[in-house]
Amino acid sequence: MVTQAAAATDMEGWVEHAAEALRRAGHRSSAPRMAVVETLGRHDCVLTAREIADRLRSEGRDVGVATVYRALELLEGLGLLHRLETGEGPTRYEPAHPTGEHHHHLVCERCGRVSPFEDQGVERSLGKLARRLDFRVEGHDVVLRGKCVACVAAGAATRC
Amino acid sequence: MVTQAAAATDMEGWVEHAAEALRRAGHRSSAPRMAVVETLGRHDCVLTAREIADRLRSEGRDVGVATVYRALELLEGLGLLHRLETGEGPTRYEPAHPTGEHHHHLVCERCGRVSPFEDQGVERSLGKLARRLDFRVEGHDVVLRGKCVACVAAGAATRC
DNA sequence: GTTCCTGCAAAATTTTTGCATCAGT
DNA sequence: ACTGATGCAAAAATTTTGCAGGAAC
Repeated sequence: MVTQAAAATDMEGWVEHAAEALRRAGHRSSAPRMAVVETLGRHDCVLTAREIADRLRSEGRDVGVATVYRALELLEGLGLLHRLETGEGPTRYEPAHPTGEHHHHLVCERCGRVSPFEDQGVERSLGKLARRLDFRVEGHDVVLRGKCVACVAAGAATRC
Repeated sequence: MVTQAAAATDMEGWVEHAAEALRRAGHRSSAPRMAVVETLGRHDCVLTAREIADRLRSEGRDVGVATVYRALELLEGLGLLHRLETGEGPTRYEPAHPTGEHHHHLVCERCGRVSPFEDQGVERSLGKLARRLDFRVEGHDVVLRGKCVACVAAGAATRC
């Protein structure tokens, strides 16, 4: 079954989970760091480092770009974030839920929009595959490239 | 020379295929451009733009970095290349075979090594999924992240 | 009071672009 | 010849790093 992005996976919960994981790993819950965590938690979709910094600035909570990058690096190292490279633009990040629940992405090659999808069939196939490989699989990313409906409709004439 | 059938699957064949596709699309087979194509064709595995430029320089065939990037962009646009972003380091490229045959990648998060794999089960699942999505799927990438056997062994010894 | 973290700015990387010149068709 | 492609070098875009000062524990 194809579900439209498990939107309601409690993001509030993820923020708390992240704070707890940071604490347990001996890291401080500083204001700038938590600002990054909260920004990620408020948007279940992918965000770039710049987007996070910009959103924080527009909220009046200025956080240096370097701090954003350092926070992202730390969070990813703790398995709290998933990193997504679309081949267009900078790296994007999104919360990784402790349940292991996750989604993958559709990337429109025309307008660059990224949208999530889930599919149990693909997950099952990847699970079976992982057991057969001579490699310790710890995660996977699936990116479907193509054109979103809006861009298909727009055709090659206009931009999305 | 290889036969037509074999040409579709080998790298020699891919170089010819690429040259033909360029010509048919109205592009010139200039020496620098073909040098990039040949370098990609000689290495079935992924290469970065810098690696291509470096290999060419060490062969005495100097090609400017800009030309390498422009060639890669053109080839990717013609569907002759697959682009791979591992999350570590620059974008990598590899030949896309006209048969549609393709593989995916295992990326070791410890040593950064990238190795290919194929799996029909995953391909089938993705095919079925593509038919159900409200999106025109034109391609897909699957990346399995984890640790290669060498790094698992090293990690066991040194507490990775 | 330590020690880790932040912000700034500079540097390192990767990729793109402008433009005069050159080469493929 | 015509037109696209190249090379250089400068710029843009993204990410990393050094270091002095500041905040969390």
